[in-house]
Amino acid sequence: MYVTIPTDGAAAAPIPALINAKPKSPETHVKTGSYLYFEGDDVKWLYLVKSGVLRLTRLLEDGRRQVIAFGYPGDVVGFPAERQHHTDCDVLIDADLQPFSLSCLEGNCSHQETHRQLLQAALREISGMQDHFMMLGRKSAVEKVASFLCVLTDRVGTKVGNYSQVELPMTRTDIADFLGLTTETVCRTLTQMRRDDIIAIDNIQTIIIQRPTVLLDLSLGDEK
Amino acid sequence: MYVTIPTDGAAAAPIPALINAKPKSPETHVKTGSYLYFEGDDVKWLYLVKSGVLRLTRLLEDGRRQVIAFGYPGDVVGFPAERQHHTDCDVLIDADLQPFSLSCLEGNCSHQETHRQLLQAALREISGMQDHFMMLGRKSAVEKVASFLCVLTDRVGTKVGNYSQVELPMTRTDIADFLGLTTETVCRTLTQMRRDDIIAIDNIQTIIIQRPTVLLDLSLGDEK
DNA sequence: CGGGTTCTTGACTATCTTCAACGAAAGTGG
DNA sequence: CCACTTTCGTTGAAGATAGTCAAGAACCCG
Repeated sequence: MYVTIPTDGAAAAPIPALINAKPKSPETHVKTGSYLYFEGDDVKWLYLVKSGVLRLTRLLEDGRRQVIAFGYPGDVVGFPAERQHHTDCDVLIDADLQPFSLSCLEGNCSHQETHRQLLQAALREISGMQDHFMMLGRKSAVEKVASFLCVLTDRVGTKVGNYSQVELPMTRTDIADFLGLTTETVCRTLTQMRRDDIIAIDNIQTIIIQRPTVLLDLSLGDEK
Repeated sequence: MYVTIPTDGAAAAPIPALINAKPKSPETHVKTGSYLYFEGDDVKWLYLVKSGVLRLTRLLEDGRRQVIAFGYPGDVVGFPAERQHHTDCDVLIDADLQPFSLSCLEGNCSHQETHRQLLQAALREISGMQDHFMMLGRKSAVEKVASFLCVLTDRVGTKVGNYSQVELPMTRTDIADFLGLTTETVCRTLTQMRRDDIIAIDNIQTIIIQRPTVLLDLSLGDEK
């Protein structure tokens, strides 16, 4: 999942046709805290996330970290470069994964349609990352956090009465490392939104969107 | 071209095997200032850059701009999402391009090897963008500018006597919009590097790398 | 040569980070 | 089950980095 240019919520996440592809191997279940792969590992499989949440990270020697993406249902993770993984990937929420062999991405498998769908997933990945560039390079802290909440709500929010609600399975530090901010800035930004009654923080992991249009405006950088 | 984690210069840019692929259409020549495509255009072709420099940009309604990438020889530009372009692309330096039809990327062409190479190019793209995330999200202004110069020098620098030299066909504003900075910050950073005798600015477009190891250290965030 | 763009520099400011402290939550072991 | 430890989240104060605004210099192009 990347922070794409947010919409008014009308556009739901596209469900990849991949989900209908004939799998070549059985579904995998992975537990919170376990690692799927590490940077430098040889790529053997790509994974379509069917449920749960994954976290893709990259580390610098000095300890600085970037969360590259979160893997939500519908996302495909594990695209290789030079046949190797370039991020670590671990599990935030118990997940069901549909593995696809690397050779299938590369076209050396019998099921041609799956190959095509994996390619489409790679192209969606590129496009999503381009949007994310704009967010990392050009948006303010408020815009980043607001955009993040908008995208998450669109993808995995639930309606509760009049309000939308969204779960944050990742820590504040994860969000900060995803958006190019510090933990403190993410905290303060959420607090300010709470004070402005734009959101409510039910428990630490649960955000209620009280004024979605205001949040959307914030994400777009509309003044005040 | 993305700002990947810089190396000591030993690793040259990988020359894609694509360059040997049998083209299905003749080479195209494009002039400085012309546009290859705009955001929203239907994708008909991908282009392998054989010479020259392209610029890929994305605009926000309020005028903020992100330079998504520069297209240098060896790069492939024009990967679609939903069969549409998601950036504008124009020409900074007269370029020779090798077009490949969209259907070839999608596997509907006779030349299977070209299809494979285009897919590999897309995967390299994803990996390069992941590195760029780290740069946009977690690096300081000095580190960004130093990284940028390192990568450019590695890819297209020329040796002149004891020093490396690199041409900057893009404006300072382009560099700023690529790195998530302002023009002024890019300027000041270059000036400081010049004062520290790390680089020399021959003319506005030509940078001479006088102390490459210091520049590399700066790009990695080593203190002082 | 002249007008427009791009680059550079300075002064000032705002945003975000850093450092520090504390409370809440969650995990651990007796 | 409860004390203990550790991690995570929140808030404040102070500071640094990069942005904004403004002006002049350099460069480019017809």
